[in-house]
Amino acid sequence: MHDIKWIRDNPDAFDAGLGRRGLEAQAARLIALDEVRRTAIVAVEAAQARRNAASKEIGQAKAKKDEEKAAELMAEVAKLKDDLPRLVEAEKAASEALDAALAAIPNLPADDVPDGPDESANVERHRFGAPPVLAFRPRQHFELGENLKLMDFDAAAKLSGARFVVLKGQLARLERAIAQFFLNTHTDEHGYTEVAPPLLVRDHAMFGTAQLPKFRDDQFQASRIIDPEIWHLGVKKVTEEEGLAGIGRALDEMRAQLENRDAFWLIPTAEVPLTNLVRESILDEAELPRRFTAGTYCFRAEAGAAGRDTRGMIRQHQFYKVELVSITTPEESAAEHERMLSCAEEVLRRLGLHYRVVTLCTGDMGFASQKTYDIEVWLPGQGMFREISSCSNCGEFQARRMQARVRNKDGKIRPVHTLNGSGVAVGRALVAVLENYQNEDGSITIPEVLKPYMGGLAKIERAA
RNA sequence: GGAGAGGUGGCCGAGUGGUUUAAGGCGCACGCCUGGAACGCGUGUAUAGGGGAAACUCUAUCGAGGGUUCGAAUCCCUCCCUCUCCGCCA
Repeated sequence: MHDIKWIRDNPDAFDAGLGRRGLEAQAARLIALDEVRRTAIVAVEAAQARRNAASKEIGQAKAKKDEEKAAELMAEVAKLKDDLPRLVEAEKAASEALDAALAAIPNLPADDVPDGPDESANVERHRFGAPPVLAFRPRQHFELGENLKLMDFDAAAKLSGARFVVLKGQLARLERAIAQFFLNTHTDEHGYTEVAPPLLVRDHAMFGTAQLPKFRDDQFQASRIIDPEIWHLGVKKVTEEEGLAGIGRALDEMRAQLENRDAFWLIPTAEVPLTNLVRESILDEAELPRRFTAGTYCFRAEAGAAGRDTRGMIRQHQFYKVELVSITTPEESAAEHERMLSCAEEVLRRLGLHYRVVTLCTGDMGFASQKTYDIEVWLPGQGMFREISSCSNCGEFQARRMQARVRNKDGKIRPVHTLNGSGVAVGRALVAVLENYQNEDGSITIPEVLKPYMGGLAKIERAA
């Protein structure tokens, strides 16, 4: 969410930033909406101020037993009250129009983000390691997993349809081992506080991190079934009001109850609960940075992505991910971003995986981000690099949506900066381990760092 | 799910329609006092938005949203949350 005051003062810079994302200029339109809003506020507040003053005078007149003056003032206020609802309505509509417009505009790219239309313009920053030397044709992870009889897409389809998987035996354990290894490293060595958050969240949390309103279609929703009591209440209302006029309102109320009380969203990433931990709060500067990590399942509908990566575990409706979130001051966020990237890289280094880091160009960045690094891991079976982590600095963009602020020593209050990154995606890390540590006979060598988590197991072999 | 009690500033807590411009206390900041401290005294101490060059000022916010009223922390309605007991459940 952008600061309309900043846009008012820097319309050209704002439009230039949108232009780098390939979007049209918006400043003039937003400023016009803001003018309408402020004019409406002035009208409402003038009426309210007069009403308050007159009401106070009425109280004083009554105390002095001056009934004549009181009646006079009451007549004046009564006239004001005719106008007030209309003025309030206009102000509300104007504010909502501005907020809705602002909520749909993405963050501006940082100055040092490369310009470009899509992922082809991303810039490689550095690489680690080298592809494993395999003296045979490397297989893809699903060939390996299915051959081991420990990865079952058909069974998952019977339960849940496409884009789910059932892992069994040592492969199920391997996923757990990878997650444990990541979480232990980030908590014990990188200073992150482990959090076990809710996986179901309300609208406002999804709005805070900017999955809503724009990416509604990518999310799964969890609702209770329609409560018969609500229908009963609705019917009762209509009956009591004895007319069709009641039906519309009753339906509205029922819909409001269903949407507000029963709708949860399944988190698409732990970024949502972790970042929202600081929502609606004013933190002391000395408390920052705050660093959170969580291992959670993530749920994505990804309606628009049908057809890509239909085979295997790369793109699933449900996957496990270890997430990193940092809350910092504006001054520290750029350095924190580098630190977060290196924390995510570290776990891949220890797994001995070959990867590269790319800086996303303006056209490939997410909605809330002002700068993003992707880590892409080498998959021998696919013969290409695939995203396994994405580390973003969101600046104050999410903080404004959540009202998350920091108070410095002088008492000045500003939005915090929020950062999030995968540290890293566990499902894809499992894929990477399978493809990089495969042997010609289809078995999988367990990387050294994971052995303690696998009960000392050295190799996963086909189940008997 | 049932029954009951609650939700007021950073914290505690008073407040049943108009001198409440949210009392009082604690905490915190600054000043006075002191050799230095404690005590004591004094002053200040929310957030968001609007207007203004500024000083300053106005509006909103007492869990949320509606309603009644000239005027609501206070009365009415709906919802959310917390606590206690019971039931159910992992």
